[in-house]
Amino acid sequence: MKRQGILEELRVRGVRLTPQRLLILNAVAEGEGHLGVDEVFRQAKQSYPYMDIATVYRTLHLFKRLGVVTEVAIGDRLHFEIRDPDRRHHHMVCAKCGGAYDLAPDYLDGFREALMKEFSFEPDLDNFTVTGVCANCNAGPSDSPQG
Amino acid sequence: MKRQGILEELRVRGVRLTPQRLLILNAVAEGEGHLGVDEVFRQAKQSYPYMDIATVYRTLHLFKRLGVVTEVAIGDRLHFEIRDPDRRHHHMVCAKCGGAYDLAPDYLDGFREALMKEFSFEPDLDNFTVTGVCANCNAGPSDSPQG
DNA sequence: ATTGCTTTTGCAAACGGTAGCGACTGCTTA
DNA sequence: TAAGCAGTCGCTACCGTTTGCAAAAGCAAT
Repeated sequence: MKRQGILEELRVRGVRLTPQRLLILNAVAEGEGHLGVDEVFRQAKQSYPYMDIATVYRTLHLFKRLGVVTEVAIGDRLHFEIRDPDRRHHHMVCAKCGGAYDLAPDYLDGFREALMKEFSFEPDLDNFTVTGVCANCNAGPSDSPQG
Repeated sequence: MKRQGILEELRVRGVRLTPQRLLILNAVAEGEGHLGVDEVFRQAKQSYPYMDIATVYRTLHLFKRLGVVTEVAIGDRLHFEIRDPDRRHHHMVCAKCGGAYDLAPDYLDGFREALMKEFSFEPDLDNFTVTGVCANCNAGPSDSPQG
């Protein structure tokens, strides 16, 4: 399934699949998009105590560059999720409660087309996140009352 | 004109207009949206050598919170510009050449309305920036050839 | 297997940004 | 004018992230 496909693709692209990288990929996959850098680090370190935080950063950046993972900014924290081209989506993040919601890509189709048509500007919306206030917090603000 | 209006409003809101804050506001205004934190710092320090970088950060955050300045992410750098409610706009930033272009707010009106109508999610698009590849770089990539 | 070359790693130092703290400033009240 | 108080400042220590570098690992050719 998914995991194998990714590994296969990395191999084809000539990316070395070191034990460290596999552990990090695994951690991100298990975390299902909810893990930050430090959590990925701790997770991977459990299996391999020599794991270094710098390696985690380097590897996550590598994976992002390769299109294997996606970075989602939630508040001031970065979360990582496996990128599945068949399940592309954007994210809505509530600035009050910190909740994150997936958003179907077609909500931005019009925007993308307008930019391309009018400015020949090709937007990169893959890692797109829109912040705001979610329905719950708008109704009855729980985090910062009297907002 | 503009500058005076801002000062007046800050005064009314009970915000102290210290020399440091005035220098920082000035630097941002003079920079016309092209200055990063360090440049604002250096600029302000010329007039007042005791200026501290922490004060610059604190003040810029304060101004942002008060709606006086806007933060624009260009690459991994944050730029600051005076926020003029009558001239609201978003930004397009080219990932290749780093160029930044203003974008009329109505390009996102449809998006905003869809989110509010369908999810009761009230997006904060004030500091919105979309990255991508501009017309020039798409035609003849100057920065990273053979992209 | 051995050699030579490239990539990756772990460590440590450096960097950018933030937070704590004591000193100072500018109000308010007397 | 003095005392009290809140807000702000500069300094320093700190935390998360990045970079430099030498050692290790992987790969290709012999």
